[in-house]
Amino acid sequence: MKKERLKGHLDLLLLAVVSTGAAHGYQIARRLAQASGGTLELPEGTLYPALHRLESKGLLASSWATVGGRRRRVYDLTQAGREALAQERQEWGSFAQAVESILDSA
Amino acid sequence: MKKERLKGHLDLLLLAVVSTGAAHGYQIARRLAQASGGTLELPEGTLYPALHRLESKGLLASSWATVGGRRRRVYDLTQAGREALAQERQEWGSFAQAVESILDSA
DNA sequence: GCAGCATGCCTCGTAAGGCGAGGTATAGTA
DNA sequence: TACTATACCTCGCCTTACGAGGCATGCTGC
Repeated sequence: MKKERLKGHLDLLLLAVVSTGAAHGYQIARRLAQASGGTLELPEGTLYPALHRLESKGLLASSWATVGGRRRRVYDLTQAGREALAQERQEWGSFAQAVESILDSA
Repeated sequence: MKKERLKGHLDLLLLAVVSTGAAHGYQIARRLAQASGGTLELPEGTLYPALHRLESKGLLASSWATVGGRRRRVYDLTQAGREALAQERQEWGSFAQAVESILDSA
């Protein structure tokens, strides 16, 4: 999979995954990999900065938890995050449709 | 439309459009806008560098033509370009499917 | 004639963002 | 003791889309 494919779509993906329930970083990565059948396996150098970005934009909120001696940062959607997700979903829809129509006409 | 959405998918789009027949830059942009129903209107600062990139990668070949006093650079797919297009198509397919399955599960 | 617009091409600099590499720490298992 | 999985982080590189700017031709309307 070409690397840059994700660019611009990562926020949508992360928001969507977290919308199924609060989760910490590792867990988000696993959900993503699992739900995509292994296609979307994102490296940590991608995941964590993206999560921080979303939090600083106010779309995610985090809190620390310690489970079995390991600390985790648990993320959840904010209201703004839910709205952003809806927006992103819509934009993905029209983008994907546009690409498909190019491919169909070719 | 968020800007970065295109990132990583532009090559696919350009290759696909040119695969319907040799075309010059402006024409490619118009075909793209038309076939996508106006969703994909790319600025020249995006288009021309991308075309040059594809040519330097050997996926497109260009030649100059003069029509009605205006010069045009006409692009066509190379064999490598056709192969790259097939590859890109496939990758788009699995990417789009992966995204859809995330969205479905959310 | 001249303004304005569509056609048609180009380049430069900027900014964003994904990722590889590297670092840290805990817990369980062989 | 060593390796693996869990779990987090940051730094710097690199690619790439795009805005702004520039140049030239031909047609239409005033």
